Amino acid sequence: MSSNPEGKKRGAWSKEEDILLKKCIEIYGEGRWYLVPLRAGLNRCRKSCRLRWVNYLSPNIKRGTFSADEVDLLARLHKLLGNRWSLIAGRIPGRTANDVKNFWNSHMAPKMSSSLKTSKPVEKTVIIKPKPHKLSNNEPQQNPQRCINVLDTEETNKINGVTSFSIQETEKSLAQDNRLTDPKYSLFSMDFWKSFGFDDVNSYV
DNA sequence: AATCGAAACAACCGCCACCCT
DNA sequence: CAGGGTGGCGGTTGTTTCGAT
Repeated sequence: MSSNPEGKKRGAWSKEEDILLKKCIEIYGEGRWYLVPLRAGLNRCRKSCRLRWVNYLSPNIKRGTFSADEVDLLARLHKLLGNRWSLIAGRIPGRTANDVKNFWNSHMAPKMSSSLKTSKPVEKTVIIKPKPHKLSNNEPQQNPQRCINVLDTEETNKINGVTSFSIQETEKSLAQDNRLTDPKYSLFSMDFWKSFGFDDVNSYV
């Protein structure tokens, strides 16, 4: 076990530390990470606390191996978004950016590189590179949902075929977009992708 | 049973964007 | 407008687990 120059503990988390952190989040909620070590009585830095919660303790996290559907979705999203792990994770329920990144690097990247060596050259694909937005809010800490990445204007326009879109309009359109809530438009369904104009979904894999 | 290498997972680091003063 | 503080991201490294020999 080691500590950093500020004397903060590093390395693997103990069960006791997990319990303290969990209780702290239950009481105060997510956010204000700089206060969490103090509130929880943990000798950890804010980043370590946040990471532990986001990647391991959060109740929304799905553990275990990726299903075939998830792998399929990951492949498509990576094709579209590149190494934007947080964006990709935001569209695979229950998976974190770290999960997705680790899975990609240990399972899929090796396959991709080996297939590149054996297969004929493929045409260059255009990767949409959105910049993550933190939606402006006076109390972002109290409403973590609002901190979820959304597609930025440029990306949204590409997908929707719209020429001009403000952030507010983007936010509004997402709220009204039934593709994000209608069961018909499951992330795993062809309808979902076709609704964004990706007619030949399989070609993106 | 012991050893070693590969795979999988967890955690850290550095950077950047945003917000507030 | 500038600067400091904070949150979040992607890349990388460290550690643990697993399987083969």
